[in-house]
Amino acid sequence: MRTVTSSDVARESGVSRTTVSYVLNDTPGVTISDQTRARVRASAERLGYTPSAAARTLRTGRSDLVLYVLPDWPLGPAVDSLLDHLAGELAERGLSLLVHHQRGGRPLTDLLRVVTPRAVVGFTAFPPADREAMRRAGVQVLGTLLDDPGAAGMFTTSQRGIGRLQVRHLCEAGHRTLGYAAATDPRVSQFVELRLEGVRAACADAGLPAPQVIPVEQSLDSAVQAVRGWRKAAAPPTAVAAYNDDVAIAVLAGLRAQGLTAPDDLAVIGVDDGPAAPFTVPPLTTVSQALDAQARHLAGVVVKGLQGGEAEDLPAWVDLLEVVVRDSA
Amino acid sequence: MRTVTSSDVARESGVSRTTVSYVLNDTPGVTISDQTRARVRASAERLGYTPSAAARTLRTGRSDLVLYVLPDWPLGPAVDSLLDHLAGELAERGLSLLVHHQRGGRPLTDLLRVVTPRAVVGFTAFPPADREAMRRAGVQVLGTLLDDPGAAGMFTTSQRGIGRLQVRHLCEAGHRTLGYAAATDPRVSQFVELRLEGVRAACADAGLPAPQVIPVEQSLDSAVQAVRGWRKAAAPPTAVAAYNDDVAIAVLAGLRAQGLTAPDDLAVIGVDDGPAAPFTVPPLTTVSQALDAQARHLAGVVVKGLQGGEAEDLPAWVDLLEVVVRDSA
DNA sequence: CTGAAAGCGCTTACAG
DNA sequence: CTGAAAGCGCTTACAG
Repeated sequence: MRTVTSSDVARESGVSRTTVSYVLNDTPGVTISDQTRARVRASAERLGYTPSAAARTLRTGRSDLVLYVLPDWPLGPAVDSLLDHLAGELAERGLSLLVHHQRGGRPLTDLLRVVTPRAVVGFTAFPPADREAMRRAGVQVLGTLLDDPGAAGMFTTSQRGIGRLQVRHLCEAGHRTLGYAAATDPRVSQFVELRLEGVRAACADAGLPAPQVIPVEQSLDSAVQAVRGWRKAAAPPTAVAAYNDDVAIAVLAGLRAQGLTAPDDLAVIGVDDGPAAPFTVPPLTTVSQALDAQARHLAGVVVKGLQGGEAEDLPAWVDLLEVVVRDSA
Repeated sequence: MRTVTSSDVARESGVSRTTVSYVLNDTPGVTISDQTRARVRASAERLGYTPSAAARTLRTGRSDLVLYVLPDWPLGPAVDSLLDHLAGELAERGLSLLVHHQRGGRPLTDLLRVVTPRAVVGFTAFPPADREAMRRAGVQVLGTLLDDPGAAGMFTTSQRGIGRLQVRHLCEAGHRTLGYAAATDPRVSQFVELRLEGVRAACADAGLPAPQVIPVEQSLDSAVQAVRGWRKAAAPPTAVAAYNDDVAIAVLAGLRAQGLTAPDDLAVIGVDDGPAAPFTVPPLTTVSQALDAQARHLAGVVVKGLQGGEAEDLPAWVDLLEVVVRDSA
């Protein structure tokens, strides 16, 4: 089955391919009778004509595709809304968003053999080799959601800020000795490190001892062990900051299993404010990332970047982190 | 900054573009001295040459891109692993996977203006107009994860089967009057309907009265109302099947808030076996979808479809649903 | 064994 | 107001 091309439409409607192109693209500055326009549109419709993306991209030298590169670890529902928002914002500007789930460390250049995006937006920082390859292929490299001091003018949110905020809340509640419940999934280790750095820095700033870090797996056993670990420490922490809600929920279960309760025996604070947070026992205090607002901001940054804006023109980043206070801490 | 083309590489290495193409694509059946090959590769490397995806696609008439179209509602972490797996499987065959989050109901044809995929895989069924447009653009339409009786030979998992399985488990535990806790998010209504259909059908088959459906939002208030609703019904259900774990978790909280407990006052069964399920109070009985295995299967179907396999050749679908029994039902 | 040439389907100066 | 022609960068018969 041969694909329908603009020549077919031209023949059908008795005009040249030039005219077909003008009509279908609403090219400004050309005067074509309404009658002709209607005829062309009707033919295109009847034949089911879809212009070739490859030919258009090759000819114009630019595509209307923006690629969002996601890491290969689990991201949680918040990222979906970020994507939705970004896609909507880009669509208004005639751009389409496609997402690449980075997998197995295959270099990004493999992807460039398959698509020619106008720009690539990163959730995490790109390796220098990839960045250079994209630049050379004429692709704009647009940003990252991770702390990335090396990437000037890029979009960054503060993983460290999340850790700091957890400590601040715990301090304000009177805690002076803290523990940290780390996640064990190797795919998120980068984030664990960054958040933990924030926790350590905030402890140091506040004159508290360094947090006692215990990794906890998603099992009751592991959580019970972790709770025991903290309680039999030389200076047992009175509160624990968890990598995220999932880890916090496990710790909560570990406490209950030993007849202990939060926050009296051990306060617990999570990160994400996910769907289960209001319903844990006790309800979970957690850091909300306000990803909706972040998404709006990211969209702005991307759009501005696409218009050739420089680092200085980019809207300043507002940190939208917020502690949702419930009962666990 | 001009983009590097194969002409540049040819000039650098003193050969024709033909030879560059042969070398860089490892075209079989041509004999080129190792020395020449090395020279071409070195030039390409030095210049940072990335072949134009657009030109290659235009010329060969086929691309190595597979598009996975996801709906715009929240999908949960299981889908990530499905995507990862599919991407890996496709990569082994030289194909790249890109994901499109369907947004705001914009027609898929808009996407075809931007990319030329070899095939499009759907998570849900495509509207007939889109399907036809893709077919005409020469794109293979490859499947859907949703019950879709109209789509012969497509990949489908059984949303209805999930509902049936919940009922079977509840029946085996001795329950004879059931309730259903529906989700309210309009984006998942399609799934709610399908799962509920399965619940209804299974109830009818078992000679049980129709389930009493109450929508529950992700708030304690709504959950409390729902629990009251079931308890003051003419024939109060002794067990509730929930749309998913999130809804089940809310119902559990609604019970606790009234001093009731599962399963004695009301048994509760979820769907997903998400990270919080083992840690709820009481631990949640839920249906696991074994998405890893499903992903492997989907990958097989897609690959077979790409090779031109017909419906009959496709591997038979094995339902991998399974009840993870904990305490709540 | 290697190169000149055609052509994929489009857009866009340019000529009429 | 509309059309003929060039050319985007590649691959691949075909000729030498």
